[in-house]
Amino acid sequence: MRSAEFDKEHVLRQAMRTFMQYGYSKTSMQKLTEATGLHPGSIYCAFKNKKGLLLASVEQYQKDKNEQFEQLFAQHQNVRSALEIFLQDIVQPYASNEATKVCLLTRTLSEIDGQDDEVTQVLSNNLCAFEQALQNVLSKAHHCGEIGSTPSAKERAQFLVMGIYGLRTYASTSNDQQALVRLSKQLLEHVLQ
Amino acid sequence: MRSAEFDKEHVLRQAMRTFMQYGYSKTSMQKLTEATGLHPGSIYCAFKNKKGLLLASVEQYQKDKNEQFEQLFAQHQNVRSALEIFLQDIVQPYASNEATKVCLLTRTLSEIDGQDDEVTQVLSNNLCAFEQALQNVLSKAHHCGEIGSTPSAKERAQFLVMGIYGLRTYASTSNDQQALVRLSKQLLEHVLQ
DNA sequence: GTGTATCTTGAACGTACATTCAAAATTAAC
DNA sequence: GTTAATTTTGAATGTACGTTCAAGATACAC
Repeated sequence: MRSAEFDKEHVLRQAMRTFMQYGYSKTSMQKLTEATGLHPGSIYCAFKNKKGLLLASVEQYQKDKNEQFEQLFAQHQNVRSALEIFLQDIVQPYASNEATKVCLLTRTLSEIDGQDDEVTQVLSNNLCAFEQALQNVLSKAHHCGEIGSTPSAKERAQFLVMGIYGLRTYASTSNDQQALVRLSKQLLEHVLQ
Repeated sequence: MRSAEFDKEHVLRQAMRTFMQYGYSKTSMQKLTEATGLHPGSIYCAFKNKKGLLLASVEQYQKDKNEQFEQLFAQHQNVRSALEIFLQDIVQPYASNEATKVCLLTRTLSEIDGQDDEVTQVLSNNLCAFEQALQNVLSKAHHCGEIGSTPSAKERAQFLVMGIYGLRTYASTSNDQQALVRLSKQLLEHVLQ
């Protein structure tokens, strides 16, 4: 017997950071060995191959993001102020030069689209779950009397998700941080109106 | 003397279609030779290298899109009905299985981000010009009395561009064509309100 | 018709990549 | 301390890629 020596969560976080920074195909195994500190053989032993490491990273990513999400909305009484911070956290990184700007899910989906059904499916499911989480939150906001019944929580969630995708793409084309902040506020107003 | 034998516009349209379908790095020179009918040497003679062909394709893409845009807005008296068709044309392809779904500019920018300053600059400039074109149209709408003066044409254009980016990304994650149509209408109402 | 400049052809080259594997190192059990 | 099981190591492998180039084909000028 002998157990693995590396910290799996740490390895996956380093891997996801690398995938986010370079994209899937431009993330070479060499970059991954450097980022994770693991040798090729260890990666293949633990995750089967590069795609396996991506899928494991995606899983970890979703787990981390979910925890953040739950925590944020548990901390706030009203949905509006939680969503304000949520959107702010999305826009914020674009002011600095962090590698964590982009969303691993959408970035990878855009790159892989139509080339690998398994990965596409996993990413779609995760993004779908994200929309569902937002819908639940908006549903709660309705029951708390924060927002009306039309548009429905589902329709509001869809518009919000679309807006978030748009915000991220817009941010990658522009350095106008003020505009980003304005757009995110405008988006929130529209969704909660 | 001897002039080139291929139709440059046709070659570039085939190339851009391939880049859109597979993304830049997954578009091999072999795929490009098959798509364009040109041999490797001819491509390198005419466009220097793969990146040169991408840049030429982007230029052609922007030229084509611009002509469509000008024509569409010249055909309609009021801006609203032109924008309705414009958004419809964006959402439409996602119902079918066309390779022309995605935007060559945003797809390539997302993939190449931070890896090639020249390409990034060209793509950013083109996307900026796209926003400016929308701003001009919205400015015209204001002068024609279709919309008010606040938010400004610039702010409206930014929100619309964000929405279009979001629509495209959302479309790549969902098969709900009805939702897409609803989102595009909701977006337009918000922008023209 | 001849010459010449230019384009076309596609095989060949070097490189970078994902992956494999056998040997070495490490751990845990008894 | 010895053994057995598992992981770590990193060089080696095969493949796919972007690119080059020299030979051949073609069109124009005179």
